[in-house]
Amino acid sequence: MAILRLGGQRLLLGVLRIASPRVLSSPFTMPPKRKQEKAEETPAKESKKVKTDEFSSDAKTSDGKKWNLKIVSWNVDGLRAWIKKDGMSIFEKEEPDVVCLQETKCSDDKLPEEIKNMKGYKSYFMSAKKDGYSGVALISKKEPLLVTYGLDDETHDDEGRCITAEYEDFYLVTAYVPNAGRKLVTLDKRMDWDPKFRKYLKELDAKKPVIMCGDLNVAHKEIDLAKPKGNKKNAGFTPEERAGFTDLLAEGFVDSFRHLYPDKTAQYTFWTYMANCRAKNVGWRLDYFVLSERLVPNLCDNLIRSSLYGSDHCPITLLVHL
Amino acid sequence: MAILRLGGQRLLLGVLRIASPRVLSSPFTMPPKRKQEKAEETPAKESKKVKTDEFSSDAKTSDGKKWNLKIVSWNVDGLRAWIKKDGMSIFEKEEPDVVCLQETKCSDDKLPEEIKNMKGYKSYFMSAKKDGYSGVALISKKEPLLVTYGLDDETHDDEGRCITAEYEDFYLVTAYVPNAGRKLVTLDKRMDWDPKFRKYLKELDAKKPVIMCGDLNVAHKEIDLAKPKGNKKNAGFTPEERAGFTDLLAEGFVDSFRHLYPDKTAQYTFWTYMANCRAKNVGWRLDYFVLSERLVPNLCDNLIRSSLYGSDHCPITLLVHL
DNA sequence: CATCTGATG
DNA sequence: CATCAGATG
Repeated sequence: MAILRLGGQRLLLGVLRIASPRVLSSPFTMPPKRKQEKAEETPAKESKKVKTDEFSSDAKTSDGKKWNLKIVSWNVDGLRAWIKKDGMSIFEKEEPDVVCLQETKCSDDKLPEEIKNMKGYKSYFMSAKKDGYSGVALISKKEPLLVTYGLDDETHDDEGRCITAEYEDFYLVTAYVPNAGRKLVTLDKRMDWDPKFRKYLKELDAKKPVIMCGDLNVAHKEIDLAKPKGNKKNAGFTPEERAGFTDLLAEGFVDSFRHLYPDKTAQYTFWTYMANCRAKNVGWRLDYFVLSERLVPNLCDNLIRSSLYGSDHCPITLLVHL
Repeated sequence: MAILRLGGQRLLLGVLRIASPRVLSSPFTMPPKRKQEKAEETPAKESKKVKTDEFSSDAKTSDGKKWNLKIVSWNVDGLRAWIKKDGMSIFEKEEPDVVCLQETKCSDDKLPEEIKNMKGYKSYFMSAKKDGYSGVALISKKEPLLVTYGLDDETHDDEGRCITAEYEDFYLVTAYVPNAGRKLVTLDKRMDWDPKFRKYLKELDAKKPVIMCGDLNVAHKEIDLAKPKGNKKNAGFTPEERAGFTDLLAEGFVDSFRHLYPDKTAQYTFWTYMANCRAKNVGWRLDYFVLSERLVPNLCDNLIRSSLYGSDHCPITLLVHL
C-alpha cells in the first residue's frame, strides 16, 4: 500500500466538483529573454486575452469518439520561478482537467497561495524532505476518490516523487523519476526506483487502468533525443535506464506519444538551458504519458507543447475519451 | 608594515599616467525596478549621453582654492551585479581621480575584464580568501607610488578589507570594516579590528596625511541614522562601535561630511533592501571620508550621491585641493 | 544556464 | 531584499 496522508485536504472522498478555471494571465508563447536581459518592464500579466485556437483539438479515438478528458504534465523546474514566468497561464490556455507538475522544489509551507487554492481545482502536493529539491503536484478539477503519496518505499518516499489520484475509472499517477546525476553518481538510486515503480504501477493496473505521467528522466530510443551518439554514458540515456523503460512497457503499458507517432523525429520535451539548446532544438523526450494497454482504444492524442516556456521542460498534453 | 603583494600590477613605482576615463554608459539615476520586474528590454547602455551638470561642482577650500582631486567611495555589494546594473557609469558621471569600492564579493579570477583594464586607470584589488565575501578595490588615474594590502594582521588580512595607495603628498586608504553581524555574532571581530585599524592609520599619518574612505559599518551619532532609538543593540549602532569611531577621531582625524555639515539630518549612504527603506529614506550613514586633521584646510566638499543606484549603498564623493 | 538553499549583510 | 556560493539538474 502506498502512504496515505490523512488530514486537511489529503483524505478525499467522493464529492465531485466541476468549475471553470480562473482566468489567469496572457499567453506566454514567446521564448523569454535570457536571464541577464530578461523580464519586460510590464509583464503581460494584466491583459486577459481570449484562449487562442492553438490549444484546441478535435482529436478522437480510433473509433471516432472525441476526447473528454485532458491531462497536462509539466516539469516546472521550481514552482515559484515558474509562476513568476507566468507558467500558470497553462490553466487558461489548456483548460485542463488535471495538471501534474514535477520538480516543484518547494516545501509545503512555501507554496504560493495561488496554486494551493486555484478556483475550480483541488491541489495535492508531495514535497521532498530536503528543501528546494524534487517535489510533485497534482491539480484536479474533479476531486479524486482518493489521493496517495509515494510508493510505500523508504528509499524514495522522502523525496516527493509520486502522487496517485484514484478516479472512478482509472488511476492517475504522476512521477518525477530520480535523475542518475552527473557522472551517474545516483544511477544506483535510479535503478533501485525502476523495478519498484514498475511493481507499483502493475499493482494499480490490476485494479483499474492506469494513466501515468511525468518526467521519467529517460529518453527511450535514439529517436527520443537529438544527440544519441554522445549520450550513451550520460544520465537519461544509459542502457540501464533505457532498459528500465522497456521493461515497464513489457508489463502491459504504452508510451502514448510513440504509439501515436512511431516515426516522428525531433520531438522533445526538455532542453538544457546551456548552450542555447532549446533554440537549436537539441533536446530530449523525457516527459511521457504511459497508459495501461487497455486504454489505447481511449487514446485521442498526446501533444508536446514546445511553444510554451516557463522551465527547461515544456508541457505535454494527453487527450482521452473515458 | 602592511602586506606588500609583489608581482603583476601590484608593485608599483612612480610613473604617472593621466588619461580621460572611458565613456562607459548612460546615466543611471533612476531607482531601478525591483528584482521581480527589473531590467528593461534594452538596457540604456548604448546611448552616450554627455555628463550632466548634476555632478559638477565649484567647491573650494575655506581659503578659496578650487578642488583638484576627486575621490569616490562606494560599497557595491557585489562587483559583478553592480556592473550589470551600470554601476561603472560612475566613471563617466564623476570623472573621478580615484574610485574606491567595498564588498566586491569577487575572487581575483572572476574579476570582469572591464574593471581590471579600465582605460586611463590602474586597478588594485584585495579579495577575501572566502569566495564571494568582502573584498575591496582601488582604481586610480594616477599610478600610486606604492600600493599595499591589508593591515599586516593575521586576523583580518584574509578578508580583503583594506588597500592603501601612497601618493606624493598623502596616503589613500580604503576599508571595508567588519560588520558586527545579526545578533552581534561578529562584534568581537569588529572590536578587534577597530584599535588595529586606528593604529595603522596613525602610523601612516605620522609619515604623510591620510585620506581614509569606505564602509566603516557604523553610524556615529543619532543624527547618522533614521532610527537611532531602535538600533542601539544592532550592528552598526552599538555603543562599542560608536566609541571606536569616536576614538579614531580623537587620534587626530576628521569625519569630513560631519565637519562640513554638522547639523544636516537625513543624510544616509545605506538603506537595507528590505521594507522599501530607500524610498522612505530609512537609512544609515555608514560610508565616510576620514581625513588627517591637517587636511581640513584642503577640504572642499563631501557629497552624498543618493541619486545613484547600483547597490544598497550610494556613492560618496570627496573634493579636495592638494 | 537555470532552479533552489544557506551564509551574509 | 539583495549579493554570493554550492548543490542539483
